[in-house]
Amino acid sequence: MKKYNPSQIESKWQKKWRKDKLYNPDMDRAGKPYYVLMMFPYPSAEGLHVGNMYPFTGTDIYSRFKRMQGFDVFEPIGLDGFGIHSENYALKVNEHPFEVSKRTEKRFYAQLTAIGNAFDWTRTVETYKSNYYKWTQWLFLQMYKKGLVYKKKASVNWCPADRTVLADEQVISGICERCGAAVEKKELEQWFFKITDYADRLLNNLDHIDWSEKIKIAQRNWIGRKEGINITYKVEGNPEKITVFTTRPDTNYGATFIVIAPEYPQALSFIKPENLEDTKQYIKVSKNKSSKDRIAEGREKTGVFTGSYALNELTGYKMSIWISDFVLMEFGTGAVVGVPGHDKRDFEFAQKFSLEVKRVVVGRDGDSSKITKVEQVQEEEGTMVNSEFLNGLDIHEATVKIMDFMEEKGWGKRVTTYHLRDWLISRQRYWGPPIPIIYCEKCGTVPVAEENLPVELPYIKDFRPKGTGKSPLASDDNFVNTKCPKCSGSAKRETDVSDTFLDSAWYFLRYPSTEFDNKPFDDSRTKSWLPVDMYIGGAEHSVLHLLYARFVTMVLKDMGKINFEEPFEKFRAHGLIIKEGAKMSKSKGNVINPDEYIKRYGSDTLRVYLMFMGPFSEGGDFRDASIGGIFKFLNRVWQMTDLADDAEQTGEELKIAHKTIKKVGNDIENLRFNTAISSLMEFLNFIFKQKRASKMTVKILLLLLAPFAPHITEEMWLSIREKYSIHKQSWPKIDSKYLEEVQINVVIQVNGKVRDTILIEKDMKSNKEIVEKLALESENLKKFINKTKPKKVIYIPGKIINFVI
RNA sequence: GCCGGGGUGGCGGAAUGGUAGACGCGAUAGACUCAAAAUCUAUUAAUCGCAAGAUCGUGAGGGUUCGACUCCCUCCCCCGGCACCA
Repeated sequence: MKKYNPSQIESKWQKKWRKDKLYNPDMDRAGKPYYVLMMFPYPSAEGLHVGNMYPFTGTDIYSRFKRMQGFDVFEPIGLDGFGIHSENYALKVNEHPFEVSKRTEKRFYAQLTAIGNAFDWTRTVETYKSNYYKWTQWLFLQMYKKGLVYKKKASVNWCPADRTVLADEQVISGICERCGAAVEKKELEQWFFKITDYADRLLNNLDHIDWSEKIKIAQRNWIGRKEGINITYKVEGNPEKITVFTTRPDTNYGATFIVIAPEYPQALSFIKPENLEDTKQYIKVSKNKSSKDRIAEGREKTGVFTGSYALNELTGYKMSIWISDFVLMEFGTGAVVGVPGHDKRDFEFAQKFSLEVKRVVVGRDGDSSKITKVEQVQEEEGTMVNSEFLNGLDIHEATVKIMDFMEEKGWGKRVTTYHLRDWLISRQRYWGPPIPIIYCEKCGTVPVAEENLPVELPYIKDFRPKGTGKSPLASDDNFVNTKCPKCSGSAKRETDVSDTFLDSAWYFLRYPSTEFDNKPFDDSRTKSWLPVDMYIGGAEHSVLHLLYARFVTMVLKDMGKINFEEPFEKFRAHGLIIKEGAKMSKSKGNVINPDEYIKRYGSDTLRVYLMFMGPFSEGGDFRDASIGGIFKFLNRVWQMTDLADDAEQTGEELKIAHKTIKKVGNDIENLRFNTAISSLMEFLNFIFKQKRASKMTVKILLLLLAPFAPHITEEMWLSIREKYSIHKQSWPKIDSKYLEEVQINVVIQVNGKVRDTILIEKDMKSNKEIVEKLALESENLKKFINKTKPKKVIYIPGKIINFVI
């Protein structure tokens, strides 16, 4: 027997598989299409690290398993190489993104080949190629046609380091998601997608899709649907009224003040002349504050009094009107009603400015005293007091009752608000699809005609972001100056490019149709292959990519272009591989390159090692200390075929083989690769203990291992003179008659403590008397129950007999 | 502060109401070898014991149960996400 030399066999098989198109399903005639997808990588470094390889391996095991189950599996791959991440990398290495993308493409694809995944290499998608982004622009035009695109001057998140605007989803605690710089506010004309029109559908559909629960929760929180009421208050001596949004109108008998956002449009009309200087100054300062400044101030309240009062018609109370930056213009109505007794934030504000605090709710603790400390502020639950007709009601009942009452009186109107905002898609950068819009002096804003797509991204030498609020494309006259599609007069192009998340919001639709140049996706292909059957990716995309992709899919459904509205039937989040407790990143210097390990042990060993580290959904800390154990395991697999003989399978062999078939199949289906591997190890240990095995047993083990270690199993499959390829074989069938034990081990307990075990015949399983009698013969049991008669004997058939004394 | 996931041998982890520590790493002893590596065999939570076996044990405390790593309550700690969202 030759030595196991992975580097020799692995590249040999990779070449052969690709040449034979082993993993390329027949796109038009597949009988059981099954689409497995892992989020495509973005090249923001020279190559992949093992943290990137990890989820691809798990995805591949799943897809190979599905293929063996008889599905026509489609497992495509591509690169999300357009956008700010790749451009920032180009800036870092000081090279033009066109050049960088060529190099990284080659390198990434070479690595993705070396890991041995069953990709269909004839259908790659690169978002930065014009045959792809042409259709990204087409998608923008469809949105435009549907009335879901608008341009608006808005106060937007501006990243001073990346010199571009960011979507709300890309700002994390006031920090740019990409570079970590503090995000500022800037007034700019920007393009938006009306994702808020789909808020309810995006929320409600979550109940019916099979996704990791934590992702669904994150999306629900991000959409942030809230039922409440808009209450309109009259302002003393002023025709203007103030409308506030609240989810807790039940506490309105305790309302003592109103606070409006500094950006509130009618703010000035409430300001009395004697308060003018202070308020103007406050508004100016707070408008310039970045979100980071606001966060740095913590919960310390600031604010100014306008001098005006609003009337609480329930109580006749004159509520002072204040301006404070804790109230956000973007949420609700930009004004809140202050109920300091039952909202911590309102209480802090009232304390700071000595405003009256009224108790209208008594909580479970029964405290009905005056509220003077923040700990007494009852927010969650309780019974109404000091609230006339609401007194004695539970707060939830009171909420309904007062909403009815206010609507009847014409003081308020029920509304639903969302945390979700419209998707800002303009970027003042170079490396992205130009937004296909033309500005004509006569005709105004005109979309580029579909037949004129793509709007090619020109090669601009100085692609650096300018920080002027304009894209580098604005400096290219050849690009900017064009003709109006309507009147043919001279016109100018939009120079912003679209957000990189638009590129990835529809790529899964492109894979089955890559050869069509005249359409983004083919109808019959889409019908048979989509939606994606199994999607795997990182939880960090819970509210970015995954929400946008769902939105785009819904829009295309509504336009009749596709017949489904959820793109991913099943989604599972994978865990992260960390190194020394931190996420792998170049700046931390803890990046592990898979190439070295592949060279030394082979990709089969690395694959099995990564999957054996822990549960796929959890990830783990990469320590190469135990990788040698996996290499040893595969070496034993290599030697195993020498132990094969032509004898029939023994009863013992059949038992463990079928038990393992069941276990491994279940585990792969649930992405529990670590326990699948350990049962394969047990199976192999059994064969080595026997020092022989029937060829059939060896075959089963190879088949079960094939999804995990595709190269070595292919090699061994041939060495036992089976037909190429193991990856075209069916998953072994379970015969449940081998799973039934003839003899069963029953544990004997006394008061729940194990004292002995007995072996009983299968047929005695359900006969309590016999089992009890057999158990009582145990010497060790006798020691513990002495001569006392047990109070009770509990028998769980085939498992445990417990004597209670 | 809120939401989510965790806390089990020296280490990665297994067991989701029924023999805690599967499987792997590491460690110790032995075999082979001039020697080392590789490989093989045995042992390996802790304590007591020659052994049979006993006691104890899954972050802490309490509860439910014949029986709890697993379910319930209170609390501590770690990781991730969100956060002045009315």
